[in-house]
Amino acid sequence: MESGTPVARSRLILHLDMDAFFAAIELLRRPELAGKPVVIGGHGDPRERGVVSTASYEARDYGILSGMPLRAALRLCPRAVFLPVDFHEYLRVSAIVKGILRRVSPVMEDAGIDECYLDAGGLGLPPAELAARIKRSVREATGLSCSIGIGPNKLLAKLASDLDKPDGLTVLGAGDLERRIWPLPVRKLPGVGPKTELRLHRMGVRTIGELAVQPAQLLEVAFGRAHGRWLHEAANGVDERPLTTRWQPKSMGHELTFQHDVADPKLLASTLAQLVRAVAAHLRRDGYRARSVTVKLRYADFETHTRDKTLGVPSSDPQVLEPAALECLARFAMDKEVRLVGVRVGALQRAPRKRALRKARPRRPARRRP
DNA sequence: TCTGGGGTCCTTACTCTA
DNA sequence: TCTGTAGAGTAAGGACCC
Repeated sequence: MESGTPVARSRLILHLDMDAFFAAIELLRRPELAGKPVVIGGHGDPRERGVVSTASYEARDYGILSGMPLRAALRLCPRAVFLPVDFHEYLRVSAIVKGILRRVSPVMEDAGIDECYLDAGGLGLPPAELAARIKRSVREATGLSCSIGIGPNKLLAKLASDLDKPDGLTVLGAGDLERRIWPLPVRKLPGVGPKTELRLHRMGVRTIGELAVQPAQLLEVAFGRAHGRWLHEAANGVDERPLTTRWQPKSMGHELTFQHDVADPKLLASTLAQLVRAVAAHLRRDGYRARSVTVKLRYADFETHTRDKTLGVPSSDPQVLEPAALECLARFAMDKEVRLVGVRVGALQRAPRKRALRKARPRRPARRRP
C-alpha cells in the first residue's frame, strides 16, 4: 500500500473496482466451486457462440480472459465450470455497493456494473482510512472484495485501483506517476485498445512513460485531435474530467448473434422486428422517444455495416420504428450470410409525462392559433 | 477456429441551405 | 443570377469501455 500527498491541486478521487465481480457472486452462491476455474459467459454452454464475461482467478491461470470466445476458453481449460450470465443478480449486488458509496459521498459516478468513482475530498478522513472503511463495509454487506485506488483525478485513481488486485488499496502520491505509472505498458491507459496499442508499438512506444515524452502535436497528427491530446495528457497524469453524477442515455439498442449464420431474408426481417419491439418497450418503460433508427448487420466474415434513418417526429411507437428499421434493412447488400442483426435508436428525447391513473376523458379539441 | 451485448465518442464524407 | 463557402444535419464506420 502506498500513501502520500496527492499529486495535483485539491481533488481527491477514489475509484472502486469489484474483484472478478460476476465470478465472485457465483462463488458466493455456489461455495462448492471455490478454488475451481469458473467461467461466466453467454448462456453457459461453451459449445455455443458467446464470449467470456468474467473468469475466476483460477480460470485466469489457464489464460482465460474476458472477451475470449467461450469455445476458446473450453479448449484452454476443458475442466472449467461454465455458468450463464445472471445480470439481474449482478445488478442487485451492484446496487448494494453503490448505496454504500453514496452514503459516503453524494458525488459518486456510476462507471459500470462493477466500478465507480467517488469524490473523496473534504470528507475529513485520511484517504487510506476512508478506503479501508469502504472495503470493510462492502465486504460486510455483500461478502465480496474490491480494489480501491485513490489519486488526484479519475485517471490516476483508476490506474491505482488496478495496481494491486484483488483486494488492494493504493493511494498515489507525489512522484508516483513517474515511479509507478510510467513503467506500465501503454495498453493500461484507458483509451488505448488493441489498435492504438499496435500503432504506438510501431512508433516505438511501449510504456506510458515513453508515450508521455512524445510531442502532443505528433500524437494529434497520428491519432486525431481529441484522441491524440488525450493520449498526451493521460500519459502525463493530467485528467480534468469531472465526476458525472447524473447519467442520461443517448441511445438504446438490442442485437442478436445467431447460433448459425442466416441467409433467409424473412428470418432476418422477423428477428429485426422482434428486436425493434423490445427496444420500443425499453423506450416506453424509461420514458423516451427516439429520432433516429440504426440497423446493424454483421456478416459471416465478421464485416459489420450499419444503415440509419432519421424520423420526421421522435417516436417510441413500434408501428413507426419497425417500418423505419425494415427500410434500413432493405438498403443492405444481401450477398453474404448474416451472423448478427441489431437495432439501436438514438437522438433520444424525454417523452412528455403521461398522467398516470387518470381515467380516459374526452379529448379537448386542439386550441386554434389566434 | 473464433470473435456477445450494451453502450459512448470521434472522425470523415456528403448534402442541403443560407 | 451565378459562384463560393461556412455550418448544420445526416450517414457510416471505427475504436473503445464494461
